[in-house]
Amino acid sequence: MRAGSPRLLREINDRAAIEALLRNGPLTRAELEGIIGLSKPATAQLLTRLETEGTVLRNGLRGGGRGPRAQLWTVNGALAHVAAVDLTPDTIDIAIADISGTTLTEHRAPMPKTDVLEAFHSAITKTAAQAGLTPDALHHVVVGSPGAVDPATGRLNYAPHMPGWENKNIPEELEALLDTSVTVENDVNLVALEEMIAGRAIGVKDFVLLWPADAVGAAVVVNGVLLRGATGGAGEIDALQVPDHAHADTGTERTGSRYGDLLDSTAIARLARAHGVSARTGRSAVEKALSEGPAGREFLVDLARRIATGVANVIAVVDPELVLLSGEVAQAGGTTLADLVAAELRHLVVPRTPVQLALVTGKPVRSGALHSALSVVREQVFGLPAATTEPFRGPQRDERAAPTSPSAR
Amino acid sequence: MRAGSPRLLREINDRAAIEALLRNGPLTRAELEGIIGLSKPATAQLLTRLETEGTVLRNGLRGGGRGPRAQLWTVNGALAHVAAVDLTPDTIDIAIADISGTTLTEHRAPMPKTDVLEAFHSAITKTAAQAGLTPDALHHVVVGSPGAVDPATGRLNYAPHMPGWENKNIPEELEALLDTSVTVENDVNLVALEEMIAGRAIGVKDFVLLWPADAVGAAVVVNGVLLRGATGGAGEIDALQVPDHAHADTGTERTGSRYGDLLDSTAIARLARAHGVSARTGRSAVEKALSEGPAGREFLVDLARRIATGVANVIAVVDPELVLLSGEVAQAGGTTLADLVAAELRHLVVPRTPVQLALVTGKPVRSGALHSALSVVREQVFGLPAATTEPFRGPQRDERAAPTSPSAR
DNA sequence: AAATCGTCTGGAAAGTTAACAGACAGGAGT
DNA sequence: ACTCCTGTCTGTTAACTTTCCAGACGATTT
Repeated sequence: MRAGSPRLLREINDRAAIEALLRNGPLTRAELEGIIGLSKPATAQLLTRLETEGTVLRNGLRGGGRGPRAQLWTVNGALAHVAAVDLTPDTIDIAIADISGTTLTEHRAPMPKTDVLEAFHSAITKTAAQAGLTPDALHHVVVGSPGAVDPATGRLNYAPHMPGWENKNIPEELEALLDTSVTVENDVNLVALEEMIAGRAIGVKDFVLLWPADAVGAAVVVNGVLLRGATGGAGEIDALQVPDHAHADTGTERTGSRYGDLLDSTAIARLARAHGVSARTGRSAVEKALSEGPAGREFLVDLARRIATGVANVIAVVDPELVLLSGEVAQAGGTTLADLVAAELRHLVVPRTPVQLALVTGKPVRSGALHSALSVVREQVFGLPAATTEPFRGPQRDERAAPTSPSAR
Repeated sequence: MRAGSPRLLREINDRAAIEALLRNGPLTRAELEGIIGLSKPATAQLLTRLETEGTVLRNGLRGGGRGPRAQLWTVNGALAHVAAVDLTPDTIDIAIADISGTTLTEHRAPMPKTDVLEAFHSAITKTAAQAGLTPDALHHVVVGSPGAVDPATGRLNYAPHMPGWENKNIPEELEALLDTSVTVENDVNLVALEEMIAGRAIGVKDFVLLWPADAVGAAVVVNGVLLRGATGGAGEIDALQVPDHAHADTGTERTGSRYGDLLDSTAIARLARAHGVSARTGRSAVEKALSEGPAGREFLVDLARRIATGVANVIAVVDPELVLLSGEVAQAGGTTLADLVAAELRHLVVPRTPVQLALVTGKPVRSGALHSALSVVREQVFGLPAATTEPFRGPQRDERAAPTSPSAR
């Protein structure tokens, strides 16, 4: 820790003001006073200074009450722009926002089987053009993708579904392509981020989000911060060796199978058939089972047993407050499946960790990427701490501090 | 984030000065200037103010160079005292230190089978008396113990070896007994803390310490902070369901055994016998195997296979930078065993996490408890952040900033 | 008339730069 | 070998800067 002169105070107070403006939308000076705790003259001076710097803008007036109309202030969004990309083997989905968090444009394109880089580049360029920008004018780009980038080598591991991306320093290639700074982040991690900001994990400091799919992934949040791991591989539980606890025999190696092999679509469909539920995909198997009856129920219990073995391992290691299930199979299973998993867990581990469904709606990967990019840029531009414990939650008019006693500290 | 007046600046600077004095032992004013970055008059004024408050003390003079002898300053140790307790089923080991970190007294007593609380109380009272204190004059006590306290209920879980402690709010009982604040911390966690401060994990932000023993425990450190878990159960991998990958058959349930059952002393001895190495305890089996030859080698490889399966699970979830092995079996196995575990891991997980032996010497649990207690008290008394990223490392004369240009910032 | 907005004035708290008096070590001069 | 000077370091004091706060004042709107 280092000491500081009055200059440090100014930096602290500027940051506090900018954070308050970002979080609570346009504010009058009096409201800002109430939030950051400065006096009237100090706040006024701060705002005029930030205005001449170009950091904040006047943004209309607020009338209604007694007295003159109050000036509203916002952060100058044009200071920096970010792009968020959801990259799947099928499509590429892009959004561009300014530093204030307002989305400017969106764009969606199919992913070709060849020349992924070229498609990526042209899609970004197109989207940027819609916002009146060139790609290099973007201050940061976050790409959500399956797999995980090893921060040391830049290689994308755990991503067999991304052909042609092996043995390359992916972030470096993308940075060279766009002439901007680029981060590649695991898609499940971004979903977890979004759940933390706007989903079921608001205010939860330690949780795990499980995504059973053709590549089982998990995101681990510890102390409100995403755990990425030394090689980016935290939560990559697809390769976990677990026994198959399902009662029905589907010919799996009982002494220990890859967790992912027990939960991919065909394995789930096979398990369903062993219970007399015929379906072609995991999702339809679960949907059918829910509508059927006792036989379907038996299948769901067995599926919950499989899911629970992996979750039990994770709980034994990190003991989270909450386990969230996401992905189409889990969503199809609904609270019924979540409750079954929770019940199975009680046989396997000591903590009675609640299991819930994720509250993902819309495009969680892309929104998560957007929030991640905003966090990076706000740190760069404003010096705001990147991993804010209280994440940005968008404008919250109702929650702002009452400006009753502006001088109270 | 909130803004602040000049008063905030003073708090920040005071904390910086106190932290520097705690970390770097007695300092002259000029040295302190160099560390915290204040000017000469401000530092001098700060010190005299802290002196009249009773926070710091004059501590001799430093001569030798040109000019007058410089005044040395230290934190006033008498401001607060802490106790650290290593509580095992056999013995109770106590140390008392003041807030500056200097140990005042030590005491060791056998643990009776009955009336554990009474024994605890009298041992603490005795030790405190040696330091001229009464138990309630201790500002905080940290007890290192097997098992983990659930912060919600106060119950000690995962500790079958502590008879009579079930279904009680242990910290509450101990606090009532001593009339002080008491924390009960998992012993392996404290060992990990000590490794982070003075062992092999210095500067390592993310690591896992595995303690194979009759109750296998692990400590998980994420971002330089011990992970305790929502119910205190993080790292309690004894109950992990893992397949037994050992080649020799010892009659274990191949479809999944408790990890702990594969690694307790008798299980290890049994595995050794299956390889023709006869020994009564796990430790002696490993020692014998190391001195023997090919047969011993085969046993060690099989043991490493068993250890690696659990470690692989942990790596898949948190992907640490480093895995440390500790405990008497691991210590007996030495780097040979650590290397074998690392080799086995490469078959099981993607990250090539290094596996090393812990560097524990002396009394790691008790020292860890002491550092933990100091951290708590320093937060209470000085407002220093509890989880300092850079932990206290004791006096470091050589590392102090050169006071060449005191005004440079 | 009452409340509220924005601005202005004077003052308090914290730190910085600069200068000064005194103390000590080491080398130059006798 | 002794004395004395010089350079460096310690600690203090004084004047100035930066930042914020409390209170007052006119203007504006209901």
